[in-house]
Amino acid sequence: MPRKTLPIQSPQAPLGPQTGQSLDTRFLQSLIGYNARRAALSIIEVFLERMAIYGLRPVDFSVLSVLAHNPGATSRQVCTALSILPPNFVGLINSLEQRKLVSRKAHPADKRAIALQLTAQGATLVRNAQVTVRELETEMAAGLTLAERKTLIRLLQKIYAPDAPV
Amino acid sequence: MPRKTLPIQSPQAPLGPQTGQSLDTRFLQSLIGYNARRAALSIIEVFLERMAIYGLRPVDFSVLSVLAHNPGATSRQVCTALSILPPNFVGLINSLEQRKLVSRKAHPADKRAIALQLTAQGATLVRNAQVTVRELETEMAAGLTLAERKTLIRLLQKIYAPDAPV
DNA sequence: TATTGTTATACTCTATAACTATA
DNA sequence: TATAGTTATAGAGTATAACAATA
Repeated sequence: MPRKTLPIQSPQAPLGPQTGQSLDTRFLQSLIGYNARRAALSIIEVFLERMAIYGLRPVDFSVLSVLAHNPGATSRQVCTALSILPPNFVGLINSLEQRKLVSRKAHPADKRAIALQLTAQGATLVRNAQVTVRELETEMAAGLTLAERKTLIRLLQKIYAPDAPV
Repeated sequence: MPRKTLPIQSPQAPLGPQTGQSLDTRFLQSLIGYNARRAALSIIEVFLERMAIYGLRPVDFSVLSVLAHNPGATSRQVCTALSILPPNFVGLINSLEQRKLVSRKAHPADKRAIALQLTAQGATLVRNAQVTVRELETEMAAGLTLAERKTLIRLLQKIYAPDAPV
Protein backbone atom coordinates (compact mmCIF):
# COMPACT_ATOMS: atom_id res chain seq x y z
CA MET A 1 0.00 0.00 0.00
CA PRO A 2 1.59 3.21 -1.18
CA ARG A 3 1.87 6.11 1.17
CA LYS A 4 0.83 9.59 0.17
CA THR A 5 3.80 11.47 1.60
CA LEU A 6 7.48 10.78 1.78
CA PRO A 7 9.18 10.55 5.17
CA ILE A 8 10.30 13.98 6.30
CA GLN A 9 13.13 13.43 8.74
CA SER A 10 14.24 11.06 11.42
CA PRO A 11 12.15 12.03 14.47
CA GLN A 12 15.12 12.55 16.75
CA ALA A 13 17.59 14.74 14.88
CA PRO A 14 20.92 14.37 16.66
CA LEU A 15 22.33 17.85 17.19
CA GLY A 16 22.06 21.28 15.72
CA PRO A 17 24.00 21.31 12.46
CA GLN A 18 27.46 22.79 12.59
CA THR A 19 28.85 25.31 10.18
CA GLY A 20 30.28 23.66 7.11
CA GLN A 21 27.91 20.75 7.10
CA SER A 22 25.18 20.52 4.51
CA LEU A 23 21.55 20.62 5.52
CA ASP A 24 18.65 18.25 5.21
CA THR A 25 16.47 19.43 2.34
CA ARG A 26 14.46 16.23 1.95
CA PHE A 27 11.10 17.96 2.24
CA LEU A 28 11.85 20.36 -0.60
CA GLN A 29 13.33 17.52 -2.62
CA SER A 30 10.00 15.72 -2.43
CA LEU A 31 8.30 18.59 -4.31
CA ILE A 32 7.89 18.67 -8.08
CA GLY A 33 8.01 22.46 -8.10
CA TYR A 34 11.31 22.63 -6.24
CA ASN A 35 12.95 20.01 -8.43
CA ALA A 36 11.61 21.47 -11.67
CA ARG A 37 12.96 24.90 -10.73
CA ARG A 38 16.35 23.48 -9.76
CA ALA A 39 16.62 21.52 -12.99
CA ALA A 40 15.57 24.49 -15.10
CA LEU A 41 18.13 26.76 -13.40
CA SER A 42 20.97 24.28 -13.85
CA ILE A 43 20.18 23.95 -17.56
CA ILE A 44 19.87 27.72 -17.96
CA GLU A 45 23.26 28.15 -16.32
CA VAL A 46 24.92 26.02 -19.01
CA PHE A 47 22.69 27.58 -21.66
CA LEU A 48 24.03 31.04 -20.83
CA GLU A 49 27.63 29.84 -21.19
CA ARG A 50 27.15 28.03 -24.49
CA MET A 51 24.90 30.61 -26.10
CA ALA A 52 27.13 33.57 -25.25
CA ILE A 53 28.91 33.13 -28.58
CA TYR A 54 25.61 33.80 -30.32
CA GLY A 55 24.72 36.69 -28.02
CA LEU A 56 21.40 35.05 -27.22
CA ARG A 57 19.59 34.87 -23.90
CA PRO A 58 17.03 32.10 -23.41
CA VAL A 59 14.17 34.38 -24.40
CA ASP A 60 16.00 35.56 -27.53
CA PHE A 61 16.63 31.99 -28.57
CA SER A 62 13.00 31.06 -27.97
CA VAL A 63 11.76 33.93 -30.11
CA LEU A 64 14.13 33.18 -32.97
CA SER A 65 13.32 29.49 -32.81
CA VAL A 66 9.59 30.19 -32.95
CA LEU A 67 10.05 32.58 -35.88
CA ALA A 68 12.15 29.97 -37.69
CA HIS A 69 9.22 27.61 -37.63
CA ASN A 70 6.49 30.26 -38.02
CA PRO A 71 7.55 32.83 -40.61
CA GLY A 72 5.20 35.80 -40.70
CA ALA A 73 4.04 35.42 -37.13
CA THR A 74 2.96 38.59 -35.36
CA SER A 75 4.35 40.00 -32.13
CA ARG A 76 1.14 39.13 -30.36
CA GLN A 77 1.31 35.53 -31.48
CA VAL A 78 4.89 35.14 -30.32
CA CYS A 79 4.10 36.80 -26.99
CA THR A 80 1.15 34.47 -26.42
CA ALA A 81 3.11 31.37 -27.38
CA LEU A 82 6.02 32.22 -25.07
CA SER A 83 4.18 34.04 -22.26
CA ILE A 84 6.03 37.27 -22.94
CA LEU A 85 4.21 40.46 -21.98
CA PRO A 86 3.93 42.76 -25.02
CA PRO A 87 5.67 45.72 -23.37
CA ASN A 88 8.67 43.52 -22.65
CA PHE A 89 8.72 42.26 -26.23
CA VAL A 90 9.34 45.67 -27.78
CA GLY A 91 12.93 46.11 -26.69
CA LEU A 92 13.69 42.47 -27.39
CA ILE A 93 12.49 42.54 -30.99
CA ASN A 94 14.05 45.97 -31.60
CA SER A 95 17.38 44.54 -30.55
CA LEU A 96 17.02 41.52 -32.81
CA GLU A 97 16.05 43.80 -35.69
CA GLN A 98 19.05 46.08 -35.14
CA ARG A 99 21.25 43.00 -35.24
CA LYS A 100 19.71 42.16 -38.63
CA LEU A 101 18.40 38.84 -37.35
CA VAL A 102 14.71 39.68 -37.72
CA SER A 103 12.81 41.88 -40.15
CA ARG A 104 9.36 43.45 -39.93
CA LYS A 105 6.97 43.46 -42.84
CA ALA A 106 3.51 44.90 -43.26
CA HIS A 107 0.92 42.35 -42.30
CA PRO A 108 -1.10 41.40 -45.39
CA ALA A 109 -4.51 41.45 -43.70
CA ASP A 110 -4.20 43.69 -40.63
CA LYS A 111 -2.63 47.13 -40.75
CA ARG A 112 -2.20 47.15 -36.97
CA ALA A 113 -0.07 44.04 -36.95
CA ILE A 114 3.48 43.46 -38.14
CA ALA A 115 4.64 40.22 -39.71
CA LEU A 116 7.96 39.07 -38.29
CA GLN A 117 10.42 36.87 -40.07
CA LEU A 118 14.04 35.86 -39.82
CA THR A 119 16.64 37.36 -42.12
CA ALA A 120 19.01 34.99 -43.88
CA GLN A 121 21.53 35.88 -41.20
CA GLY A 122 18.99 35.16 -38.48
CA ALA A 123 18.06 31.83 -40.02
CA THR A 124 21.69 30.75 -40.09
CA LEU A 125 22.26 31.87 -36.52
CA VAL A 126 19.24 30.06 -35.14
CA ARG A 127 20.15 26.92 -37.06
CA ASN A 128 23.57 26.85 -35.42
CA ALA A 129 22.13 27.81 -32.03
CA GLN A 130 19.64 24.96 -32.18
CA VAL A 131 22.47 22.51 -32.75
CA THR A 132 24.29 23.91 -29.72
CA VAL A 133 21.15 23.64 -27.61
CA ARG A 134 20.61 20.03 -28.65
CA GLU A 135 24.20 19.29 -27.68
CA LEU A 136 23.94 20.86 -24.23
CA GLU A 137 20.62 19.16 -23.59
CA THR A 138 22.21 15.82 -24.41
CA GLU A 139 25.04 16.58 -22.00
CA MET A 140 22.72 17.66 -19.23
CA ALA A 141 20.71 14.48 -19.74
CA ALA A 142 23.78 12.27 -19.83
CA GLY A 143 22.47 10.28 -16.87
CA LEU A 144 19.19 9.53 -18.62
CA THR A 145 18.39 7.03 -21.30
CA LEU A 146 16.63 8.30 -24.41
CA ALA A 147 13.43 6.72 -23.12
CA GLU A 148 13.81 8.46 -19.75
CA ARG A 149 14.39 11.74 -21.53
CA LYS A 150 11.16 11.38 -23.47
CA THR A 151 9.34 10.33 -20.31
CA LEU A 152 10.66 13.36 -18.43
CA ILE A 153 9.43 15.73 -21.11
CA ARG A 154 6.04 14.02 -21.31
CA LEU A 155 5.54 14.21 -17.53
CA LEU A 156 6.59 17.87 -17.39
CA GLN A 157 4.09 18.73 -20.12
CA LYS A 158 1.38 16.97 -18.14
CA ILE A 159 2.10 19.39 -15.31
CA TYR A 160 1.96 22.66 -17.22
CA ALA A 161 -0.38 21.65 -20.07
CA PRO A 162 -2.50 18.84 -18.62
CA ASP A 163 -5.06 18.95 -21.42
CA ALA A 164 -2.62 18.95 -24.32
CA PRO A 165 -2.70 15.97 -26.68
CA VAL A 166 0.04 13.43 -26.08
CA MET B 1 16.15 2.27 -34.61
CA PRO B 2 15.61 5.31 -32.44
CA ARG B 3 16.34 8.71 -33.83
CA LYS B 4 18.29 11.30 -31.95
CA THR B 5 16.09 14.27 -32.64
CA LEU B 6 12.39 14.81 -32.89
CA PRO B 7 10.83 16.00 -36.15
CA ILE B 8 10.83 19.74 -36.25
CA GLN B 9 8.07 20.74 -38.64
CA SER B 10 6.40 19.57 -41.78
CA PRO B 11 8.79 20.66 -44.56
CA GLN B 12 6.16 22.59 -46.46
CA ALA B 13 4.40 24.85 -43.98
CA PRO B 14 1.19 25.98 -45.68
CA LEU B 15 0.95 29.74 -45.20
CA GLY B 16 2.17 32.40 -42.86
CA PRO B 17 0.23 32.11 -39.63
CA GLN B 18 -2.66 34.48 -39.24
CA THR B 19 -3.38 36.56 -36.19
CA GLY B 20 -5.32 34.63 -33.61
CA GLN B 21 -3.85 31.28 -34.49
CA SER B 22 -1.40 29.58 -32.18
CA LEU B 23 2.13 28.90 -33.27
CA ASP B 24 4.19 25.77 -33.72
CA THR B 25 6.52 25.48 -30.72
CA ARG B 26 7.48 21.85 -31.27
CA PHE B 27 11.20 22.51 -31.21
CA LEU B 28 11.09 24.20 -27.81
CA GLN B 29 8.75 21.50 -26.55
CA SER B 30 11.42 18.93 -27.35
CA LEU B 31 13.81 20.56 -24.85
CA ILE B 32 14.07 19.53 -21.22
CA GLY B 33 15.06 23.04 -20.16
CA TYR B 34 12.03 24.65 -21.79
CA ASN B 35 9.61 22.15 -20.31
CA ALA B 36 11.18 22.25 -16.84
CA ARG B 37 10.94 26.03 -16.79
CA ARG B 38 7.33 25.99 -17.97
CA ALA B 39 6.36 23.41 -15.37
CA ALA B 40 8.15 25.28 -12.58
CA LEU B 41 6.43 28.55 -13.53
CA SER B 42 2.98 26.99 -13.62
CA ILE B 43 3.49 25.49 -10.17
CA ILE B 44 4.89 28.74 -8.80
CA GLU B 45 1.83 30.57 -10.13
CA VAL B 46 -0.47 28.39 -8.04
CA PHE B 47 2.00 28.47 -5.17
CA LEU B 48 1.77 32.26 -5.01
CA GLU B 49 -2.03 32.12 -4.82
CA ARG B 50 -2.25 29.45 -2.14
CA MET B 51 0.60 30.73 0.02
CA ALA B 52 -0.63 34.32 0.05
CA ILE B 53 -2.62 33.57 3.22
CA TYR B 54 0.68 32.75 4.94
CA GLY B 55 2.46 35.76 3.46
CA LEU B 56 5.18 33.51 2.10
CA ARG B 57 6.99 33.67 -1.21
CA PRO B 58 8.65 30.51 -2.51
CA VAL B 59 12.01 31.52 -1.08
CA ASP B 60 10.49 32.32 2.33
CA PHE B 61 8.80 28.94 2.42
CA SER B 62 12.02 27.18 1.44
CA VAL B 63 13.97 28.90 4.21
CA LEU B 64 11.34 28.15 6.86
CA SER B 65 11.07 24.55 5.71
CA VAL B 66 14.82 24.08 5.87
CA LEU B 67 14.96 25.63 9.35
CA ALA B 68 12.12 23.38 10.48
CA HIS B 69 14.25 20.35 9.67
CA ASN B 70 17.59 21.90 10.61
CA PRO B 71 17.22 23.90 13.85
CA GLY B 72 20.32 25.92 14.64
CA ALA B 73 21.48 26.19 11.05
CA THR B 74 23.52 29.25 10.14
CA SER B 75 22.75 31.81 7.47
CA ARG B 76 25.63 30.54 5.41
CA GLN B 77 24.37 26.97 5.54
CA VAL B 78 20.87 27.97 4.44
CA CYS B 79 22.26 30.14 1.66
CA THR B 80 24.41 27.29 0.38
CA ALA B 81 21.60 24.74 0.55
CA LEU B 82 19.16 26.99 -1.33
CA SER B 83 21.56 28.86 -3.63
CA ILE B 84 20.71 32.20 -2.04
CA LEU B 85 23.42 34.84 -2.19
CA PRO B 86 24.25 36.08 1.34
CA PRO B 87 23.52 39.76 0.60
CA ASN B 88 20.04 38.81 -0.55
CA PHE B 89 19.48 36.70 2.55
CA VAL B 90 19.82 39.60 4.97
CA GLY B 91 16.57 41.34 4.18
CA LEU B 92 14.75 38.04 3.90
CA ILE B 93 15.76 36.80 7.35
CA ASN B 94 15.24 40.25 8.90
CA SER B 95 11.69 40.19 7.64
CA LEU B 96 11.05 36.70 9.01
CA GLU B 97 12.53 37.75 12.34
CA GLN B 98 10.34 40.87 12.54
CA ARG B 99 7.33 38.65 11.92
CA LYS B 100 8.42 36.53 14.92
CA LEU B 101 8.74 33.44 12.73
CA VAL B 102 12.51 33.03 13.16
CA SER B 103 14.87 33.87 16.03
CA ARG B 104 18.63 34.35 16.07
CA LYS B 105 20.80 32.91 18.80
CA ALA B 106 24.50 33.11 19.45
CA HIS B 107 26.26 30.27 17.73
CA PRO B 108 27.81 27.97 20.36
CA ALA B 109 31.13 27.45 18.59
CA ASP B 110 31.61 30.41 16.25
CA LYS B 111 31.12 34.01 17.35
CA ARG B 112 30.87 35.17 13.76
CA ALA B 113 27.92 32.94 12.97
CA ILE B 114 24.33 33.12 14.12
CA ALA B 115 22.21 30.07 14.82
CA LEU B 116 18.76 30.36 13.28
CA GLN B 117 15.69 28.58 14.51
CA LEU B 118 11.94 28.77 14.16
CA THR B 119 9.83 30.31 16.87
CA ALA B 120 6.79 28.36 18.05
CA GLN B 121 4.75 30.61 15.80
CA GLY B 122 7.07 29.94 12.89
CA ALA B 123 6.93 26.19 13.47
CA THR B 124 3.13 26.24 13.41
CA LEU B 125 3.06 28.37 10.27
CA VAL B 126 5.47 26.19 8.34
CA ARG B 127 3.61 23.06 9.40
CA ASN B 128 0.38 24.42 7.93
CA ALA B 129 2.17 25.78 4.87
CA GLN B 130 3.71 22.41 4.16
CA VAL B 131 0.27 20.81 4.18
CA THR B 132 -0.92 23.44 1.70
CA VAL B 133 2.07 22.83 -0.53
CA ARG B 134 1.48 19.08 -0.52
CA GLU B 135 -2.12 19.71 -1.50
CA LEU B 136 -1.28 21.97 -4.41
CA GLU B 137 1.42 19.61 -5.62
CA THR B 138 -1.11 16.79 -5.65
CA GLU B 139 -3.49 18.95 -7.65
CA MET B 140 -0.84 20.00 -10.13
CA ALA B 141 0.13 16.36 -10.57
CA ALA B 142 -3.47 15.20 -10.94
CA GLY B 143 -2.68 13.77 -14.36
CA LEU B 144 0.17 11.66 -13.01
CA THR B 145 0.09 8.40 -11.13
CA LEU B 146 2.02 8.25 -7.88
CA ALA B 147 4.67 6.19 -9.65
CA GLU B 148 4.96 8.78 -12.43
CA ARG B 149 5.30 11.52 -9.84
CA LYS B 150 8.20 9.73 -8.19
CA THR B 151 9.75 9.06 -11.58
CA LEU B 152 9.46 12.73 -12.53
CA ILE B 153 11.23 13.84 -9.36
CA ARG B 154 13.95 11.23 -9.77
CA LEU B 155 14.63 12.24 -13.37
CA LEU B 156 14.71 15.96 -12.50
CA GLN B 157 17.24 15.29 -9.75
CA LYS B 158 19.40 13.40 -12.22
CA ILE B 159 19.52 16.60 -14.28
CA TYR B 160 20.54 19.06 -11.58
CA ALA B 161 22.36 16.70 -9.19
CA PRO B 162 23.61 13.88 -11.42
CA ASP B 163 25.99 12.51 -8.78
CA ALA B 164 23.54 12.44 -5.90
CA PRO B 165 22.63 9.06 -4.45
CA VAL B 166 19.28 7.70 -5.57
C1' DT C 1 44.77 34.69 5.35
C1' DA C 2 39.96 32.99 5.15
C1' DT C 3 35.12 33.15 6.56
C1' DT C 4 30.45 35.13 8.46
C1' DG C 5 27.40 38.50 8.16
C1' DT C 6 26.44 42.94 6.39
C1' DT C 7 25.82 47.39 3.46
C1' DA C 8 25.38 49.58 -0.73
C1' DT C 9 24.40 49.23 -5.28
C1' DA C 10 23.57 47.77 -10.04
C1' DC C 11 21.54 44.97 -13.32
C1' DT C 12 17.96 41.94 -15.12
C1' DC C 13 13.39 40.25 -15.22
C1' DT C 14 8.64 40.87 -14.79
C1' DA C 15 4.38 43.54 -14.24
C1' DT C 16 0.87 47.54 -14.80
C1' DA C 17 -1.21 51.75 -16.68
C1' DA C 18 -2.07 54.35 -20.50
C1' DC C 19 -1.59 55.91 -25.20
C1' DT C 20 -2.14 55.47 -30.91
C1' DA C 21 -3.69 53.48 -34.72
C1' DT C 22 -6.59 50.20 -36.68
C1' DA C 23 -10.39 46.44 -36.74
C1' DT D 1 -15.89 48.53 -28.41
C1' DA D 2 -11.87 45.58 -28.93
C1' DT D 3 -7.14 44.56 -30.45
C1' DA D 4 -1.88 45.31 -31.96
C1' DG D 5 1.89 47.66 -30.87
C1' DT D 6 4.13 50.98 -28.07
C1' DT D 7 5.84 54.08 -24.07
C1' DA D 8 6.90 54.90 -19.46
C1' DT D 9 7.54 53.16 -15.15
C1' DA D 10 7.42 50.33 -11.05
C1' DG D 11 8.54 46.25 -8.61
C1' DA D 12 10.81 41.84 -7.79
C1' DG D 13 14.71 39.02 -8.39
C1' DT D 14 19.62 38.43 -8.87
C1' DA D 15 24.39 39.99 -9.01
C1' DT D 16 29.15 42.07 -7.50
C1' DA D 17 32.29 44.88 -4.54
C1' DA D 18 33.69 46.06 -0.21
C1' DC D 19 33.60 46.35 4.80
C1' DA D 20 33.94 44.85 10.15
C1' DA D 21 34.29 41.09 13.28
C1' DT D 22 36.04 36.72 14.06
C1' DA D 23 38.42 32.13 12.84
